[in-house]
Amino acid sequence: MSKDKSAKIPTPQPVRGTQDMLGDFADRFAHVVETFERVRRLYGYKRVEVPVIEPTAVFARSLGETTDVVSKEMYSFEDRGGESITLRPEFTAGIARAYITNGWQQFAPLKVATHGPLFRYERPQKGRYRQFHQLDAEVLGSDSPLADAELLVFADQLLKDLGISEGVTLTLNTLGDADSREAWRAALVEHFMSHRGDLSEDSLARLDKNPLRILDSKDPRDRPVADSAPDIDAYLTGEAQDFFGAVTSGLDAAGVAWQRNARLVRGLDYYRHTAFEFVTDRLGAQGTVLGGGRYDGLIEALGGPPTPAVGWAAGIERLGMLLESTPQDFLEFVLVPVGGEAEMLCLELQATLRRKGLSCDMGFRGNLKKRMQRADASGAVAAIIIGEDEMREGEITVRHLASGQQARRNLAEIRDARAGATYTRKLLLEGIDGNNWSAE
RNA sequence: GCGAUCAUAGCUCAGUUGGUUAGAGCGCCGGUUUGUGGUACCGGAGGUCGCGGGUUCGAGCCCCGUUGAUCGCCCCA
Repeated sequence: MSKDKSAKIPTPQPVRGTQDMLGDFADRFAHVVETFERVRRLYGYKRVEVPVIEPTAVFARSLGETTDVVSKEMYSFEDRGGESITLRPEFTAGIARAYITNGWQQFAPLKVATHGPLFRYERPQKGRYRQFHQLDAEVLGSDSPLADAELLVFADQLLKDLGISEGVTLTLNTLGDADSREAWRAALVEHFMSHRGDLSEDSLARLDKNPLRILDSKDPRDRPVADSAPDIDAYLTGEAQDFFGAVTSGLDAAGVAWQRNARLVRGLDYYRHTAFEFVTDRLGAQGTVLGGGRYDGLIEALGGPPTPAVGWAAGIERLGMLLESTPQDFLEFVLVPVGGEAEMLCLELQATLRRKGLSCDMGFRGNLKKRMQRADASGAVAAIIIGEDEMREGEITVRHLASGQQARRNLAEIRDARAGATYTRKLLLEGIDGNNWSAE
């Protein structure tokens, strides 16, 4: 409020690609997380917490040193001891590291779930921030296709309970076991090499680095070559086919709809067998709302024992954008004191109601009119008005804001410690809110 | 890392070919109503037009630089 503008202190800018949330966006975010936490308990997935920072090697090894993902797109820095630290760009590698270093093999098969912030050093664009947030579920130490199936049923129920399964499709593919995958990869490279003259410059570069990625190139010049490339099916071993069949049978048994997408790939070598994405047509280019797969090679790549594992992750912000309506926090009651003495009484009553389990609030300042305005704007069910008249008679005035009806109540009855939340609510609202309380 | 677009009040935005004192809606504060919200009317506060330089008699508008944002490319674990 200083008038001396020359002395103005410059406000630091937020870090690029980070965001602050309040109101609608924050409510959506919280609703997604709460729903996830509820569903994850239904499936017996234990809550796990892992660090936000890890030695860079955790992610560098899991992602493969060759990719420029590691060199260019991780949020890495040196700490004061000179060690290279990375802000986690995903959950899976950190959980895999924790599995090894804590000896969680003893709990295998281990079903865990977590959520929190992740970081990638990328140029921000629509739906892609440097700090973003994901839900994550993993099953470690199980080579059963039933684990894949259960994980997918979990994901399916999450999306349904969030009310965003409309227009969302589960697309599924298998990358086979290590042998299948190698044979297919060799066939793909051969196919692309023989058509290299028709490929875009980008895809020619991919041919060396990551040939599988050519399959979902956006460049129209690549489409004919990519579309005519061989599917993995011809290269699947019998075991790989059986595994995939067991996953899809499990989905059918649980009543989860799915679609085969033979073009769905994972670039990294440790992925095996199942790869999946829940995709929507409602978000433009970024159509994936939840994705994952089986990564039987990862824990070994981190120096652990050969351990099969499967998991998925989903962007919280993206799920929040898809929510039909905004679930809002609202207060049941707003206390409105008239005069300084009433303020203390309201403070006491407010604490009493809250201890009973009724949500309520009270403004810090303003006259009656102002406080009523705020009460109305807050979306509260009713205002509780206490002034000199009420105090003299040991009563309070309850005004139902939607109907405008109000009534006097006996303060002692409301305060009575024997009355719980439900009964107290009835005492306050009966007769003025239009509900038939006697039916309770 | 590359490209395009943009930056005016707390928010969303107008601002003519460069020309007086930069506007609107919403929000905020106050009043009409000293114990009653939503509607209405009246009034008020709030801006170095992102920042720095240049051209000009004169710049919110034109030029250069810079910072930031948005959208796309690369990448997508």
